[in-house]
Amino acid sequence: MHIDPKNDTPIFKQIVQQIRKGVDNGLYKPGEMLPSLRALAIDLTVNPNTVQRAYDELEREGIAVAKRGVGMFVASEPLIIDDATVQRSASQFEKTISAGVKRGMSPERLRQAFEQALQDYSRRKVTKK
Amino acid sequence: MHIDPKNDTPIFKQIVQQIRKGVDNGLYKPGEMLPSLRALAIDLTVNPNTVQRAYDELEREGIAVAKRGVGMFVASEPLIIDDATVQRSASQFEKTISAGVKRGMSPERLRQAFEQALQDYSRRKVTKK
DNA sequence: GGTGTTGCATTAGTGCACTAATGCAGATAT
DNA sequence: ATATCTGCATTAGTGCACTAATGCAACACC
Repeated sequence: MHIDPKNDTPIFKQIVQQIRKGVDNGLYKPGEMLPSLRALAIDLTVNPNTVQRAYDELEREGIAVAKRGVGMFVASEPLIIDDATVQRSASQFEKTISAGVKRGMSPERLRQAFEQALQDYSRRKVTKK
Repeated sequence: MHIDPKNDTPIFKQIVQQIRKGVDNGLYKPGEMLPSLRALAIDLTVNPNTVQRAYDELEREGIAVAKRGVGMFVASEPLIIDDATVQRSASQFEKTISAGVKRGMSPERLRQAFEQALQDYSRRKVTKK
């Protein structure tokens, strides 16, 4: 576990990503206890509140559950996404990106198209009952 | 031309999008003069600086060129991206999104995969000489 | 030259995301 | 009970994105 200060993505997000990855890889198993707020905070030389925020996010995602006074635990049935799955999506995205660039689209426009697609998808998912 | 105050995307970005769209649709033609900073500012009930920022962005994108003391003009050969092109990319993205969701990926993870793909692509584009 | 346009630069205010400081509340073992 | 672990809540500081207020500099027309 390690935090990169040069990386400009927020600390709490880096923590979220790393623990999520740890769960995905089986480093942290379902039901297992995660390092405590303070322990991890000291380990990373970071304020406990920052770890807290990361843990909040993990709980919101259903990856971990908090037991007040006891500890933070990996959910009994966490949503595990294989690295390979993410990779597959990424390389799929890359094809569309490549095609878009060839048509003159900038990263900004591509992002815009992506966000629209994300919205279209969820909207369709809802209205379709 | 109209700004939506309820929309939480920044004003200057809304202006950028609308003018970009206007150029794409041929509403503003190459070489044609865009509304002046102040004129547009008054029209939208917005500070001239906000319009300025939008114009800066448009110039950075190569869509418009500024002539100090004269006006803002659509570039002679602006990068025109058809709405249909964006649509095509979006629907292509949507397929990958749909597949990802079926594998349990959240919007957050999908975004992550997309950003990674974007980075991978540009990195590959650079190192490949 | 003067007058009225234009875009540009400098500065300041406001809100929000991020992080930290600090104390409170629940759980457990002695 | 009390010591000492837990996670949680409240508050404050800092930086940055966004917008505005205001004045400066270039160009055109008379």
